Amino acid sequence: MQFDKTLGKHITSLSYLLSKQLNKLLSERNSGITSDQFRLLSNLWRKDGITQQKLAIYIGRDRASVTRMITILEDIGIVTRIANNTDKRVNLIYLTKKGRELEPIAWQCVQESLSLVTKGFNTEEIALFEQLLIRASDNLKPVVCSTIKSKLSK
Amino acid sequence: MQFDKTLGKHITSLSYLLSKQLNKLLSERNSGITSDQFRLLSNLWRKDGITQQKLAIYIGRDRASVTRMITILEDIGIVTRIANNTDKRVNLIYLTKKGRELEPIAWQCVQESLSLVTKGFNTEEIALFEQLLIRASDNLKPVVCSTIKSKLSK
DNA sequence: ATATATTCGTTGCGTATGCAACATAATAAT
DNA sequence: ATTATTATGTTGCATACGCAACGAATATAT
Repeated sequence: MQFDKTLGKHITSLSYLLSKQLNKLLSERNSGITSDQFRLLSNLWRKDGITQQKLAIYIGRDRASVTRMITILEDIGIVTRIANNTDKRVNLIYLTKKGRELEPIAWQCVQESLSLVTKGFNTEEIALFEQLLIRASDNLKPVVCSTIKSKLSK
Repeated sequence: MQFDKTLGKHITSLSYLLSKQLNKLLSERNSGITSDQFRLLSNLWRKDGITQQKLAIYIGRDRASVTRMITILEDIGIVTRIANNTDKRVNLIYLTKKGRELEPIAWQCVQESLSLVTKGFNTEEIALFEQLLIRASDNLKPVVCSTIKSKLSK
């Protein structure tokens, strides 16, 4: 059996190459952020002032990961942790000026990377590809996320 | 703009969920290995006694990553580094008995994970999905790997 | 033959991630 | 009201990865 010829290999490779390509662009344009940090920030650009727990759910990682990412982003002056009076357990995460200014540059890198991915694809192929990816993800979500749920409620 | 609605998000999510699902199975069946280690081992099961450099190319990671993974796999008794007389720079990596015995268990986990991914897909859809993934990867490979090449030959 | 370049594996530093264990705070149960 | 449960963020330990720098070994150039 050869893993090279499985669907799993192709999925893994594509995702890996995409993040590497995006990291390359983000670095070349001196954005100062990584592709993973982009994933987190994209939620804050839409709406900031949210808790780390919510961010964790949005990006599909655990709270510990968000803690560490926010610490880094805070150190480089992109976000700030603001304590909350009504619920003293949580931090609300806000973008700084610098963090807000990053949005167009980062999005430009993402758009270019995605254009490269779909080079030579026609509109229907892109739509089809997207549907197949979503269906595949939806097949996995219940199984993988059941673990998370049971853990949260344990 | 919302990253959630981009192709990039769907690619990243699927790959992430797949590796998480595979890790879950590999752990439940007490394989003792991770999905990343599987990726490396799948090459050795096909043919062992190869150099770390070759393994790095096969799995698409750098030499440093392979060094670290092999160290771990050696510690848990799955592979061994054997010095080479004809070229004293290299280590040849061989599977141990334990490493060889792992193959069927690990493959079973991979097959089950992949079945789950394509649940509800007909044969044509699977083939199409595979083709789209390959085309997308092929779009990125030259760009991403050119960096590696120029770095290797620097 | 000797100097230069290249290859291979390793290590340091930084980032990303999971899981488990904790402390603190808020909520539910009694 | 007090106790038990749950939620939130943090930290420790383990794995994975890139890049850069390094030493040792090999190959190439002159």
